[in-house]
Amino acid sequence: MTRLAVAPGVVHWPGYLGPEAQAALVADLRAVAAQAPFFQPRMPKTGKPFSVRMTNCGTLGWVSDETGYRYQPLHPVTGEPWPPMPDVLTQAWRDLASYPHEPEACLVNFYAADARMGLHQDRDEQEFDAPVLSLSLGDTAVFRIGGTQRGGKTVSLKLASGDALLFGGEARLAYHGIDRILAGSSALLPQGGRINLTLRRVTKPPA
DNA sequence: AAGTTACG
DNA sequence: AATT
Repeated sequence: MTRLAVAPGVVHWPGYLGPEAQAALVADLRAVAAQAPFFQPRMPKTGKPFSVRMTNCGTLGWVSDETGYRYQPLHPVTGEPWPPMPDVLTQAWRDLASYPHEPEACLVNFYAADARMGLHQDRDEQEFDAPVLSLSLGDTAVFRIGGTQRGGKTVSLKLASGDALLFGGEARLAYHGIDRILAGSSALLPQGGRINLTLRRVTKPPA
């Protein structure tokens, strides 16, 4: 398995999930989305919608609306608990994260061809000792990651279907985002687009 | 506050 | 730039 050191604290595994594992995971995610439909997050204060649609699985899910960013145990529209995390995701975390506690949240982001995600930090978790693990499915994304301050040097890399990316340690609070989606670059998702899964530990583990 | 544009 |  090829393991690329992108920057200190950032590791990229191209093709971490093979084609069969990707297809099985897509089937799992269809079941997740049937139980917890994709919703359109909105910006705090302004209510401006994101171009990315989201759902979650695991015990906690990340949501955003006029009130703010937060993790919560219930779907913001249905009021139901998030579906459990598929086993393959828990296994990927155990395999790659080098962190001795279970992940609590898996944010499922769907990027249509014209969706973007501006540079941001993942800082709504209580536990920054745990890394963030990202898995990509479907169309390739042009991903950008920099340092912990805006305006610093950044590096761009393509994340293709099946790739894993981990950022932790000194990169845990690195600014990162999605510049664009390369439409038509994968046939995994019949409707096209990209699904990104981000696994996180949210709470401090019990002492 | 993960929006936007601009910039890199 | 620019805000939790």
